Amino acid sequence: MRSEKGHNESVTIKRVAERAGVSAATAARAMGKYGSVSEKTRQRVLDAAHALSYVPNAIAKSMRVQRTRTIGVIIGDIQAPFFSKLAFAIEDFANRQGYNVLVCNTNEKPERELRHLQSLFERRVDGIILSSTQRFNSEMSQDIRRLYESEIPLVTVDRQVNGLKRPLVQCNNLGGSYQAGKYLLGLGHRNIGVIASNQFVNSTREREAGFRMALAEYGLTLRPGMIRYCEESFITEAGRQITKELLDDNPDTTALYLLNNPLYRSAWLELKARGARIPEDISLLGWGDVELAEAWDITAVTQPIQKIGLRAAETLFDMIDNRTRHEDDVAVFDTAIVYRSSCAKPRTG
Amino acid sequence: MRSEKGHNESVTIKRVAERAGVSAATAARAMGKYGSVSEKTRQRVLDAAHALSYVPNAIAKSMRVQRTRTIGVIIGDIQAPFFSKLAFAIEDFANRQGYNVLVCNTNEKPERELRHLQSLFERRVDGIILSSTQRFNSEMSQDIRRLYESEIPLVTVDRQVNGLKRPLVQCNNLGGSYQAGKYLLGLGHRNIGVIASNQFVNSTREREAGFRMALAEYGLTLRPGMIRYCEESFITEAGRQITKELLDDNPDTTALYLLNNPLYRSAWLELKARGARIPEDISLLGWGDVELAEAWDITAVTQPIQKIGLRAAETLFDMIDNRTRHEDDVAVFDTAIVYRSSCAKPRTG
DNA sequence: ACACAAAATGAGAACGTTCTCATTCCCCGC
DNA sequence: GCGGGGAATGAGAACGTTCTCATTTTGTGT
Repeated sequence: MRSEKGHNESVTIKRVAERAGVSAATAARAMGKYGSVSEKTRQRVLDAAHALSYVPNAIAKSMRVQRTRTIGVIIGDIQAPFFSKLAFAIEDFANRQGYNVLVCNTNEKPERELRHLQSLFERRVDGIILSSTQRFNSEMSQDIRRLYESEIPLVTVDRQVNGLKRPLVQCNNLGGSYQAGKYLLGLGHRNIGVIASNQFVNSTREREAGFRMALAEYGLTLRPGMIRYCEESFITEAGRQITKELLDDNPDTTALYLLNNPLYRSAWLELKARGARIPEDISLLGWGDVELAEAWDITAVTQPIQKIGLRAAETLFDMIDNRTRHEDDVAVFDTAIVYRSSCAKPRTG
Repeated sequence: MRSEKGHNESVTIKRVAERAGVSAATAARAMGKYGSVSEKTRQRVLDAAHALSYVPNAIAKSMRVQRTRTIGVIIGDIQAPFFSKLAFAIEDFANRQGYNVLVCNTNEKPERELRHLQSLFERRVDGIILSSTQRFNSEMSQDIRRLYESEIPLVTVDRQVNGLKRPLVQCNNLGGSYQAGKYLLGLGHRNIGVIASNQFVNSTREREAGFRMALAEYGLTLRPGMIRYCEESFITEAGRQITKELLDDNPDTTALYLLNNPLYRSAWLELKARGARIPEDISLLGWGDVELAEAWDITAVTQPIQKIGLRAAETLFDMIDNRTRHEDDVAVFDTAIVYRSSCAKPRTG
């Protein structure tokens, strides 16, 4: 009773049809969900397909129906917890819709983003979710602008692309940072050092602005020298060096506010190295509730990543399925502060 | 000097050819890297393509050349540090070869693995890297066996699929675990509790076996009750409960050995909750050098994930490019112990 | 000026589907 | 028995490439 092997060398719908004694058209109808076929022939076709181990060719199908059931996700680095959670949420949703996901890491390099974008266009993906690496103020190249503004459904996430009329899903960087600032100020801190990596992306800019708003409410401004940017963001040592410089130059600093989550390790190591106790000697507050923050019991601003990913996917699929545009949609999700033990009143009342 | 818009509604190579005043065949030659065209016409074609914003259709190309320049990666959960690092390494390598990667999360569910596999086959990916969820002893379904054993290049990674003649890349679970066991035994521990999640995958089995080997060398065996399995692996609480039970039932336990990295948090929380000091009251050693291990200064067995991913990708592309089989290739990478402060001699000499 | 090889080009098939349109089949009512 | 109508089926085009094969053009040596 063994099914004949029918060497898998390309078993097409035509072969299935042949075996079932019908035309290719009928075979297609039997397996697809359109047109009408008699129950008898449907069964014959299905049997033939099974006997031949028929695997429909999605490429040919895409060719014909002009639809790939594939989306692309362009992110900085899948290893970063933020992006891996985001990608997971998106992939999960897409799967439910019968879609597959091409994951593209840019490593924060604009030229890689361009290459990936180009590639996704060539592959005719049905939609793209993009966390752009474009710098907030630099002129976009003609090439990339052309791709961004093409007809293909595209949702930007986490980082806004200046002047681009496409939906955006992000968290409330401004408000969240304002809230964080108020919290530290409310505890009595007046000399708060700020450290940022990834200086040029919009989200970082917004967080800085939010913090300045909080300061302004207390009649303060962010003294130059009290905010430092670390370009080589992913290298722990660079961030640590920046932290060291800030603290050395400003010995009166009573709190440290980290604008990006790769900085936890940098700051922690430097503080430990100089024997600073947290929060007795210095308070520490970071952006992003990653594992390290929990492990070290650091108070952190947390973002609802799952929701962000879900919303981005929902929006994208609405654009795909219903040909909607959502041109100026901006979905902003609130952040929250996870209070832990790393923040207290400053040493000198 | 603006280029005419040429509404993007499907600008094909035929349109480009038309504009350049040549046939489609010539246009294809001009842009491809085969055949010969005069420099003059090549330039005309390239100009036309640029003016029309021509984006080659990779679907049509795949259809014709029977090759998609896409690979699929099937993993448990991209959110897990191990898998996200693995996926990154693979994607990076694939990119260099001009390939894109479809990332598929199974959430450790065999039925999802099957669905994804089916989907990848339909999409005619050129190859698959698979971290299987198949249980080591369960009978594989006919469906999945058929897919596993199809002609398409497939490399298994991290977890062996029993009886499958396909290349495997993994780390030395047996040796690494043996080494870890010897280390704890060498320190003087004789009552070592072992906790595992993911009981049914091969890698866990091997680690357990390695540890038993080490015990055997000291003339000991693993007392039942001193090893506990946690099925609901990804829930911190479940792992913690298991830990609690083990310690409650065996108060003489002087060291805890964690076979899978999701368990760090579980064990840590439980130990802290019962006021146990590490390593004074109890030593702790875990598998997988994840961030948490570093943050908590826990001694850990570390695996060269990048290398594993790279090797898997290299093998796969060799199979793709050179039609090699590598049927019984097994690449085993050595693990190492990262010594930290969590292990010491047992309380009672 | 002629022959001949090499270079350049074009026509058209093929890849595996889906789906329109036309045709055939079947059943039913009168 | 016949007409009509809906269900079932088949033929064939189209999707956008690449690449083979045949043909035309170009160039070169005598």
